[in-house]
Amino acid sequence: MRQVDENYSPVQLEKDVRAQWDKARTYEKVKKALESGKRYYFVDGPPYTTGSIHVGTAWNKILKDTIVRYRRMQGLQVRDQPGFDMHGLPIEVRVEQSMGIKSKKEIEAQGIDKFISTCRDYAIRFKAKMTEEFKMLGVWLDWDKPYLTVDPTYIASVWWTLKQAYDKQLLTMDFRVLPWCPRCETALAEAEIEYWDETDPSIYVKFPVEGEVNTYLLIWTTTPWTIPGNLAAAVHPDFVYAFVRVKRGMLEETLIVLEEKLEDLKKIAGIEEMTVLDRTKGSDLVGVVYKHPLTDLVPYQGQVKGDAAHVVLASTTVTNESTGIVHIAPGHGPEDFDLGKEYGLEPFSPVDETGSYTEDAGKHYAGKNVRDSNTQVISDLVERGAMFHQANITHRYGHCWRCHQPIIYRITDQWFLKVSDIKEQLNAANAQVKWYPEWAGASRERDWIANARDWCISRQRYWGTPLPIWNCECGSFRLVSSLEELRSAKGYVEGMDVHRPWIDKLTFTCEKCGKTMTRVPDVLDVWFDAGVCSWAAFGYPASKEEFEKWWPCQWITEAHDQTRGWFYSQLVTGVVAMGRSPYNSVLMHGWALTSQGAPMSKSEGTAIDPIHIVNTLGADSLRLYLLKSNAPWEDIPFQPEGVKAANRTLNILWNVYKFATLYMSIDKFDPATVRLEHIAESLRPEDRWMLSRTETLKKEVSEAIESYELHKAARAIEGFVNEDLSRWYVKLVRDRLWKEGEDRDKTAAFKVLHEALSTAVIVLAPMTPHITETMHANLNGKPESVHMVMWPSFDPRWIDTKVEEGMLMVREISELIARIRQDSNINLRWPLKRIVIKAQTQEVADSIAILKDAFLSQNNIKELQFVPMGEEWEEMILGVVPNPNAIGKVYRQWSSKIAVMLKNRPARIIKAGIDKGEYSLGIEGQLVKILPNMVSFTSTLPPEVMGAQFAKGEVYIDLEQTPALEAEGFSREMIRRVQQMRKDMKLNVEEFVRVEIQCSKRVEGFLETWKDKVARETRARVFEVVDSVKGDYIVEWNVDTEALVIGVSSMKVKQNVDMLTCIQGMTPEKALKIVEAGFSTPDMIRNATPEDLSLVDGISKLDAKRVHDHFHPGEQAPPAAPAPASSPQTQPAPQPELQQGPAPMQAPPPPPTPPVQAPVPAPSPAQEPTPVQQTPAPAPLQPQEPFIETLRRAEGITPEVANAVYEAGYTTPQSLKNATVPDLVKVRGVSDRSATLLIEHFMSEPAVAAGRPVKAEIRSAPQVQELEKSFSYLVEEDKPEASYQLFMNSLKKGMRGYCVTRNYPAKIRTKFDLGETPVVWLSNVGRENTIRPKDLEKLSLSLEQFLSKSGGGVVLLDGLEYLITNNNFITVLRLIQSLRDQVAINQSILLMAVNRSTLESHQLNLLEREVDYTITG
RNA sequence: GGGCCCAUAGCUUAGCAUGGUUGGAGCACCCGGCUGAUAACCGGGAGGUCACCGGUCCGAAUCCGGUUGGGCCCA
Repeated sequence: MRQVDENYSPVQLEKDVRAQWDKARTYEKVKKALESGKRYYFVDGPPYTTGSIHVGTAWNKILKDTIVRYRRMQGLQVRDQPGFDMHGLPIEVRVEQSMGIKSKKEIEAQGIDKFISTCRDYAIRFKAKMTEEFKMLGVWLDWDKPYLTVDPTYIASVWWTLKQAYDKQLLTMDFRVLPWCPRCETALAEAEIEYWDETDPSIYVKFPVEGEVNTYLLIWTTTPWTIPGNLAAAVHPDFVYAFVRVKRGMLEETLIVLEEKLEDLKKIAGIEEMTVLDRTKGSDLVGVVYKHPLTDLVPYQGQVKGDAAHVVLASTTVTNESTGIVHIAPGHGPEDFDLGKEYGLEPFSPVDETGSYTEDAGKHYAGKNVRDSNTQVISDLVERGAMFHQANITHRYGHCWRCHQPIIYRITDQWFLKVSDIKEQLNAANAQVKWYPEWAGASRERDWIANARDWCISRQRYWGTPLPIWNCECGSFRLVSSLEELRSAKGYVEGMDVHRPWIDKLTFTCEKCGKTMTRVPDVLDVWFDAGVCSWAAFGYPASKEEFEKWWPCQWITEAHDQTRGWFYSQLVTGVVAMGRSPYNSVLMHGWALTSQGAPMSKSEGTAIDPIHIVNTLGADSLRLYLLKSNAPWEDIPFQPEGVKAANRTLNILWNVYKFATLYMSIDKFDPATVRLEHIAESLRPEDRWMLSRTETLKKEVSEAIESYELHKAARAIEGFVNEDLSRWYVKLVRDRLWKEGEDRDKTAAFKVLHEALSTAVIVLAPMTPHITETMHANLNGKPESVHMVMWPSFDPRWIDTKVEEGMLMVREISELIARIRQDSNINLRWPLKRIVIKAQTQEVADSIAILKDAFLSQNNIKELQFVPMGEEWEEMILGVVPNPNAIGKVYRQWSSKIAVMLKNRPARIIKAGIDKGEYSLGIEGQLVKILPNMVSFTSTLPPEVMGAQFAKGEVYIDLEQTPALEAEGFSREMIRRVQQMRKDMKLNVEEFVRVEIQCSKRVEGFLETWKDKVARETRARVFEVVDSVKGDYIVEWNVDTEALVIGVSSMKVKQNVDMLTCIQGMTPEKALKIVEAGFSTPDMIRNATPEDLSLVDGISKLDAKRVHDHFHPGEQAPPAAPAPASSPQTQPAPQPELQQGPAPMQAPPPPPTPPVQAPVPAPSPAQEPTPVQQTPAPAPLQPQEPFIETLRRAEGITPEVANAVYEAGYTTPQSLKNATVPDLVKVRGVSDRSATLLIEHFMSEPAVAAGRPVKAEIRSAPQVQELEKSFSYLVEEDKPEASYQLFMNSLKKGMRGYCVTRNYPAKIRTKFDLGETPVVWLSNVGRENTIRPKDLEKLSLSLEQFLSKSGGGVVLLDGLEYLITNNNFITVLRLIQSLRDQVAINQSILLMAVNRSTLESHQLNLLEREVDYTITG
């Protein structure tokens, strides 16, 4: 096992893992290993190949990948072929745009072949792009062999399916009224229509009734352009209609209208007077004849024949909306068409493919676009006095899913799949499918099927599966169902592309009449393509073997919009061709919405790019976030913050792993050699707890995944890693792992830790495949990949509910103790005397008692006691409170004396008496009986004891400090200080040190008992109390009122041992012996003679010779006389084999940067015999205070922050004066606030060094030198320098300026010579002229004030990212919009500096959109 | 307008099938602590009319009815 030094860097890690997978062909190996496993057919719903993937597509594939990986770990042989949907209108539209084509005519003019080739190229290009993106998510599908809907074998399967439908009389050609896109010039299926609000005319038209005077049917429509096609009117036979006399101004007329809507109509149309003349049922109106109002413009209306023409008809589809009388245009509405058919009306449809009126509509309208003609029709109606009322209405209207144009309805001949004939079979098939969640199938899909209409599968387009239908003048059809059959066509060329236009040239000879049959030029609806993939992927039935092996499919998953899409199309084709559903189970997942809960949209800039996330936080974080954040079937409002949180969880897992491998690798722990069963008796209760939790985890995760509750699985793992492993178990075992040498107790801890960690890794592997792969490789290494590990089944033998319950209470009580410690100001290093627990039940006490040792050590408490069941804690201080009323009543004059006596006697004794019934005391020779009603008792905690309650009892914590406890606490404080110093010195964990301490007699006394322990814990080989401290690194500490000086020196043992163990035969033990015998520097070892070395205990002559020869290769004999040990001239050049070793000879550890230079006398060089000593030579006579101290004294700066800043290289006041807030925030541990405070602190100090900064720093002249008034500019640069220069340029021209900055204002002012220009500081430090970043209102107000003053000026807004992190982005954007507008009005200039790397790309896009110019600095 | 789903702290959410002490977490915020896992961790604080209205019940975040808002699907 390798020790892990690196931090979790997901992007690099994931790249490496994927490269390793590629190199080792891991995916192929996993599949190979499962070849004999039970088959599991998974079908990938093919994404459409246009554009890049978005978060929703990513989520979809992540769900698939997670389940597929899980199934593989269960030993299943999974078929995982991905697919791509590559035909269809979306690509045609894109290609039209790229070729500058606007209509079908132009496509044909340029050549269909060219168009199709371009479509194919486009689809293939995006297939490749999307494949790469899916791979970056870590998705393992069979990317080398995807199924493509454009492959000839796939197309042939589609044809075969159509033939099945044809043979079953489910495929027909028919005239019908259909949704039609005038732009794309094709019919649309229901599934291809998108609805949104559109404002249309809402008109009430009067149809004059024949044979009556001034009497009209009042019809209502929102599509005036359909009036020229009107052939009838319809009423509901059961509704009640009124003949009503209506007066408006001078006009009086009689209308026929739905009675219940009269009042509404009165309001809407401004009717003054209304008299109902008669009422009648709709059925009585049937047969009423009216006169078409546009007969003079539309000749057809004068010629139309038939009994039903211009007649009122009855229809139950009429609703009680509006007037209750519907105008019927059989060529323009599906219901109209049906009604017309019923009554024998011609389906008059005077509209062509492009949505223009034909000659049939009359010269007046011919050639005009119908939707554009609405106003024309309206004015024509008005002119003819047929308009009763007109208004507008906003309602949901259908649009073409691709080009977003409003659709129209028109009549065409199309091919249909007669779904309405097989609804029952569909429902039956659907009932066999297992849906997750259950309601997705039982309600949603079922409802959709119930409302299904016949499916129009033909499209009058080019890029699609060609309809395999040839027809003949004689009316006969031929359906081709295979490539083989196509070969017999006239004109067939072997290997030809079977798409249009090439296939259009093929002909057959009609078997009936012998004439030539030509192909129906339509192509197929793309939804049909996708619907057959479960067998078309195999090329079935041309090749049958694979199909028979796998079909039907076990599981699919797609988003809820596929209810009408792929879930449905598969069901239909499955029932038609196979008589059943192609899939057995479905997981319906949700959509990834914006954080505001709206669908993401690329055009609105709200789409989030998953690849960007993969490249910043990593695919694993994205995967974990998407899987854990919600149930799969619910929508996810995507929060970038959430991905960061997931990243943090993985980081914690990584840290546990780092921790575990650190100790395991040092001890060369090999998990494979230790079996849990064999160490059972060495397990501590906490180990059993951890194992129990581990088994429970396996169980929970398996159950959750089985029911596709992936969020529950992910959360269970997250909780396990965070709570149980990281926050608790690691804490519990840390001390045990730190022991040296063989130790059963340590081995047990290693094994359990390894078991828990490995289990977490394994169960997490399907969700986050990269990090788990890396960790598994190091933790176990076998099998080769974590994705080959068999999914663990849980072992109930290790589940111990009692210890789990006990641990829950131990943790609860530990939190109480931590709180009491905090309140009492006693940190964990100081031991407490004891804790007393009063448990509610014996079981509670017992389960805590099991964990006694862990509990006490964890809380640093010496003793645990339990209060016996049913008793009070005996040390509670009982108090007696006399009841003067009761006593006085009986004993009158004695009562006050009695009270005093009661208070002075031991309460315990009084209570014992009272408990028995009475207590007697003697007073003036009399025996006085005290009865229960005369006293009450109080119970208080002893001094120095704190009490608290937990769920199942109470605890009492004794805080009394004794000298022994103090000594121990002090020693712990000392350990911690030395450890801190070791860390500051960046010493290796295993390195030995020498420690010297200067302290008071009292502390020296403490150390007598604890010296060994402190030395052991800090790996001090020498530990001495001295009068004057020496060392590599010396620090003065204040601990609990005691001052002590500690000096630490590295023994460099580790370095030397490492160097020696490179030599053959040198074990670490032998090497250590040599070093400890006094050969304590590299030079001394190099220059030692074999004789010297062989004197060391345990070193043989051979060993000695090897060591010597190692450093003196090629020499026959050792030199006669050793050179002076430390002479630099004798140092040999590094030898080649040394350089190959694990860097033992490389540069010694960097000299520690002493945070504190202790106030000890400077040692003279002569007293420093070894080069080990590295205390910097102190020079000045009047020693200046070290800068670190100055740093630490800065207001509001913690020592940690000071240290961090110092170590980051800010070692002089000047360096801090030059620093900016963003600079400092980069330093680890420095918050925004600390950075601001530091800068402020040092700006206010007088300048020390010369050199006023620094105009030369301004580099890279911006592209735009002249800023124009009334314009807004966004300057994108890493550091806001170009923006300041532009700002100054404007100032020089005499403009007034206003600067908002995140930098310290005084600094900005001097740096850029701003003079009197007001500078506002964006800061949370409340000072004059500061605005808090959250206070956008104040900022906006002050800027408004400035801008509104006469003449305006130039505003520099630097620190946009700071505002954005502190506020909702949209709010900041609004502010910017308003500023931009004001700038435009006031002839001012707005300059905004922004660092690209700090913003999300869509945020930047939105910002760029708001300004007039973007300048790249 | 109809079907399905959803609504709990500033944000993300647990609890809801089986109603019952003060509705849990995480993130963010503020205060404090820890320091050989340390860009980690721990403790504390503040923050909730459980969307709204009504009903059932001794008792409703939870059950029932309605309203509003959001998502998907349809008309």
